[in-house]
Amino acid sequence: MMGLMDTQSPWLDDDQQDLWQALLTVVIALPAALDRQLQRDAGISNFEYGVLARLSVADESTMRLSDLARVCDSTQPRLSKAMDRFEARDWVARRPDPGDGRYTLATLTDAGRHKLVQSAPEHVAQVKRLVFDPLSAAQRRHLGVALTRIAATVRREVEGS
Amino acid sequence: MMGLMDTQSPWLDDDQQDLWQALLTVVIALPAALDRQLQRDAGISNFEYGVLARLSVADESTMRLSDLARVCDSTQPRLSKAMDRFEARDWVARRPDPGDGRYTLATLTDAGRHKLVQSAPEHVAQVKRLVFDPLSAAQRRHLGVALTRIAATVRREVEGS
DNA sequence: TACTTTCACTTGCTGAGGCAAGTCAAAAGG
DNA sequence: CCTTTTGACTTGCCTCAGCAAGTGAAAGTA
Repeated sequence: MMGLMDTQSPWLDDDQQDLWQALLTVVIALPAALDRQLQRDAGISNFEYGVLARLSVADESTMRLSDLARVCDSTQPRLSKAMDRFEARDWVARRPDPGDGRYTLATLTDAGRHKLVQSAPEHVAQVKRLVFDPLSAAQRRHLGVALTRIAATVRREVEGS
Repeated sequence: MMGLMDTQSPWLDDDQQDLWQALLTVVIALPAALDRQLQRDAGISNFEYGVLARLSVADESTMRLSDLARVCDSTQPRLSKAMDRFEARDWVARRPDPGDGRYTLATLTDAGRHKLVQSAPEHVAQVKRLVFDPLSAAQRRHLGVALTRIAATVRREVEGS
């Protein structure tokens, strides 16, 4: 199996295999590790933390649900149900967009911001331990470049198909 | 917020934020994109594909469940239930390890190997499109190095804690 | 104005995964 | 030997996510 033809052969060559295995481990085990830490220390998932964090940096702590879903790489039902959970705990308030009744605006409440701030330190520390600490500055740069390209490709796949 | 202290500050600096956002998109949206393709074309998940693929390259197409779980970054219950599904479709056979009755051996059947071979081309093409095509050879190398380090750290976290 | 289309969001149903508890086999200790 | 401990695997309960179908608001069209 000489990996001469690159995008045509239906298999990966050895170098590609190694990269692919490492990427699989990262996409499977890293979210699991983050979920365990956040669930244990804060009772929320990594996904839920990301939603709260993204809302917290939005103008007025408010976003349309559809925009929030896109930047959080979420489907609409998934976000809708997360919002149900958030509203039940008074971390987020939903209301129709006054300018266009089809949209719904989500706003982070003070309690929601408090929850985020309280959960952040241990979570950020975990991210640093697992992702940043093992890498040199140059490796972080390279990783950022490569992941940004892959992320853009995946996003294009999700949207335009 | 000058990001001078690295592992101590409870926040990420701007460069770290960019890398972290790209990594989040990859770990969330990439598995989702792979799952969609495999579910649509083969009726299995990315995780299930990985299990079958790993078994297929094992000696005698056979592994202990605990070893298989480790290399697939799976918990034991998760793998156990995947095996229930595989056995129901006759893709895998389980039997007690003759040498030590505590272990269970899983063997890929001919039907299971057939399923894998049949699913591989489109899946591998998807992986190449989303992960390899957007990168130059040098970028792939750098990505492999960084991901391998992160993967090792995450694995250590899972096992030894 | 009425009808259709489009779009944002929600709901119902089903399947998968996590955790904690249970089962069973082998080893360890008395 | 018998008991206790360890370790591998499975089971039950619950939550969460995906999909497809449903609702309701705005825009386009006759």
